[in-house]
Amino acid sequence: MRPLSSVESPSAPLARSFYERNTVLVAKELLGKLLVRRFGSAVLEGIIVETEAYGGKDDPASHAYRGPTRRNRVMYGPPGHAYIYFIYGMHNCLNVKTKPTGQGGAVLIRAAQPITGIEKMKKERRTERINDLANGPAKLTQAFAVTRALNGHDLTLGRKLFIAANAKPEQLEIVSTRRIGISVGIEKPWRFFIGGNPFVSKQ
DNA sequence: CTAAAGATGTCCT
DNA sequence: GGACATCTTTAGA
Repeated sequence: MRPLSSVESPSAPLARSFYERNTVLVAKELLGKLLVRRFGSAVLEGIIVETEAYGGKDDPASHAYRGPTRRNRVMYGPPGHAYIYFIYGMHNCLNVKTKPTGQGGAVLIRAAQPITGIEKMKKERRTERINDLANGPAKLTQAFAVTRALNGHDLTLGRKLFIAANAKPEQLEIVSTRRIGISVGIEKPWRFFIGGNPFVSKQ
């Protein structure tokens, strides 16, 4: 019998050991998990419904492909940290670092189903359409107020940004396809989403 | 130093 | 289905 003090609360952050594994496996297992963002007095939560795995020197589509640089250094740092990059002159994208320190790997969080703080997300996104709040990597960071200021943030601390197990897990139908928006490494089926979920970017 | 592409979203036709 | 916004990073001269 475990003592009460060790029982995890519903919103306890996933441990570092969850992230320190095969990147494709982590990408699949992140589906159905709860993304939590706290800032000021606001709490924003959403269920992760779409991810993509990006490897290291084995994956030409990955920012980590050519080894560590200033931009991608988080992809070679410790697992369980947020890798947030700026793209197309205006968008931020949120990844979670996988694999042990020194090995490249991260999972791009592409879409989430809004659960908590929906009104706040509507303001951040400047739209009333719930299906349009976080059904894409840059929409998601905008809805959750995630910017490069959080690059390198430790996701295991349960503070400004973290991921938790779903309090009501369901049996999921996981669909895999080619990754979106890349020009190399397109043959790898490393995009994963929850089949039939209306908050996925593209079926 | 210069140039070109980029893990995208939005608006237009 | 296509143009375009907008700027950082990286590769190459």
